[in-house]
Amino acid sequence: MSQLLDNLNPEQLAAVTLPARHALILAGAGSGKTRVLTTRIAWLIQSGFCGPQGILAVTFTNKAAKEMVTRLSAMFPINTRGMWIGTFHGLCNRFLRAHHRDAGLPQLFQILDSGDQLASIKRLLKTLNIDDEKFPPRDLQHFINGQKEAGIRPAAVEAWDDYTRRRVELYVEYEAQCQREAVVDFPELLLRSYELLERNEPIRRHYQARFRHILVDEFQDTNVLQYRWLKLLAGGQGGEGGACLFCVGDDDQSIYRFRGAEIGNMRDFERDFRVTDVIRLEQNYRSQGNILDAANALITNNTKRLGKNLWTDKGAGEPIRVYEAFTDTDEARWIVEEIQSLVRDGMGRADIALLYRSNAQSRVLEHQLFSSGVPYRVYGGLRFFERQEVKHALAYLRLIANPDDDTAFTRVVNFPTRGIGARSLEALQDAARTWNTPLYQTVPHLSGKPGTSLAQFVVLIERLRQETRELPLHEMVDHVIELSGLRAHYKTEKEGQERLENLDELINAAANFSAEVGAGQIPGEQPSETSAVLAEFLAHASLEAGDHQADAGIEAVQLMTVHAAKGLEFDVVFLSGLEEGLFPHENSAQESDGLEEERRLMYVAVTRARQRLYLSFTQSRMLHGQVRYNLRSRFLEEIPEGLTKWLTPPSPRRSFVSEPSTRYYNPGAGKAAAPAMPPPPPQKSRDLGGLRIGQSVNHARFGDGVIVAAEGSGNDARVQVKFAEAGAKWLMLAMAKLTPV
DNA sequence: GCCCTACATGTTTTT
DNA sequence: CATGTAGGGC
Repeated sequence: MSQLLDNLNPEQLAAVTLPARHALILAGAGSGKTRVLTTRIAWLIQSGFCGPQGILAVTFTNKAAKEMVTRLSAMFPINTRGMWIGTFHGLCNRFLRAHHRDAGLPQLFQILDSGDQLASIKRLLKTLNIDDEKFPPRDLQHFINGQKEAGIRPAAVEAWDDYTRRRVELYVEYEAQCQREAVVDFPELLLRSYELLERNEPIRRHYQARFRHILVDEFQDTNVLQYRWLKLLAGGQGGEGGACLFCVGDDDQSIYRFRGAEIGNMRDFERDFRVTDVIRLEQNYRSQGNILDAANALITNNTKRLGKNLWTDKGAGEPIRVYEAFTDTDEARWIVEEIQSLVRDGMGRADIALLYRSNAQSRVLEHQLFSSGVPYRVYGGLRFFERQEVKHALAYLRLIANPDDDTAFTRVVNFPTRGIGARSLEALQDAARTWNTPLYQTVPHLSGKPGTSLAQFVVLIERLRQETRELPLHEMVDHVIELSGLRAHYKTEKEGQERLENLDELINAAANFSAEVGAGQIPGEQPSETSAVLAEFLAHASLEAGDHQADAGIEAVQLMTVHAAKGLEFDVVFLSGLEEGLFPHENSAQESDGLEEERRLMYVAVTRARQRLYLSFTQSRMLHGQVRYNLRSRFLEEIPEGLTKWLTPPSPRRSFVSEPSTRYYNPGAGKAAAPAMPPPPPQKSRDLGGLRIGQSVNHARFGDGVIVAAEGSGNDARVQVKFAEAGAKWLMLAMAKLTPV
């Protein structure tokens, strides 16, 4: 026990050993948040305040949940299975499976991930003959999820205009379709759970009595519905006999407002539960002083804060290095050279992160890393269970588990192709509407001979179900991949090798999964029904889409967006593209509080670094096929001068373009519809020494070209010339001899 | 049923 | 620029 609390700082100790009251822990970046959470759970149990079954700990990502379980198991021997530790969605899934009847769901309901949901909505619009130009499926998905995440069913939507009323009708239709097909989307998992708890008093009372301590990670990321769910589970506001809510979060790291996170929940929580225990964890164990000072200085520019100041006893450390490049390519080249030099000095590549605001920026960086032969790894992109071949295999499995799943049906009815075209599918869909049956059940109704392709498809699925009934999960998956023709299909495909490997990997995943499920079994107990294991596996596949990329072992430089970097830390961090319009992103200017969210994002980025932080920006950047000239980011100006060291001569924050984000169109590269190129600012024409943009020039080495852009002034004046032979080059006017042609 | 081209469309992302 | 998608043509 004493060991458990060793080495905690006073604030951490206070948080861990708080009496049984509601509490809000404001945990700054790198302040030992996860440690406090897990130690609190261990402390509660070891002190006898509560049994493992009285704990509910909820996180946002599977990774965080797993981390918590791992750390707990390392602290003391405990059966973590008895505890409810998981993601909001994972826990709701568990809850709904346990009470599926009361929730109005079949036991083996399937879970739609966002892709499935979109496909389902598209299909709905098609069957209802609705113009998807007028109702873009993506918008509709966003609308429906937005309502659900606010806890609003169609009947309760406030619709003042025809368009919204129409969307509400579609919301109704969509719900009906999901119910018919026995599928549940992500927000539905939460809303159903919430509604069941709200309406069913015995169940509510049961869980309110069971959970004594509810611990919430990343509380600043909760949405409206998640907070209401927590309130309900905790037994209402400050209610006696309910659970204690222990919410850990950092308002300064709230960067997911765009997907429904409601920072207001933190204030609401304080008010609703009359929280008197607010503990700030401000000692940072990650970064050197200069880095923290920069982060603190930045974030004080935000107005809506609960207030917090990070500190460290590590000393100031190195200055923050700032670099100004001419172009994005130059920036990338410099970063790669710097990385190579760091690696030569013994820095591990995996300890170096390369961060950017948007994914589009990674390409230039990747290109440079690749051509320099520096191993790198990009986070983001498709994950394992989202790959098409894996989704196809899963769709067959879903049909076996639940033939009513029309999304799965349409996905594979003709994949691999078996001669079922749009024509026969339309007929089937019409018939399904007439008979009001799922597609699968509609097939026999069709007035075709039993030998039709559709009938054969049903025979295939029935056969698969029969033949795999007794098989262990991984053999079942193997069998399905084989008999569905998927394996044969990818064997003939030119680039099918990787897909085949992924299908094998799916079989492995199934084997691992059933081994884990089996491990949780009490010896002598009947093994679970294959169908139940299958349903669990499918839920697992939807809820946990897997790692972004598999080869984590390689010593490689880590590339990712700032969002993806949240929660991670690195010895060295390069933050690139610090330009107005890019970071802060131009789209954020329109949203209220958009700039503050961008600044929080910047705060997250800066606090990823342990020892060394590089900030870089460029004078010109190629974006969407156009060269753009941006001012350097205002966030750079918000870092006190004494903390930084400029690797390039500090320049005034001026560009010859007065307005940020002004676009100059590249003659030749631009489209005809592009607005006319703005005239160069008058004071520039002098500095160009008689040259102007659009002028044809000759260079001794590069030959003939056209001036397409210019920047800087006096001795710094540069022009970009697009040469017929040599391509586009930036040239210093003072150096290059350009003669007008 | 498949391939090709024209065209639009470009933040951030987990479950 | 570059990537994805919708729709036409074979």
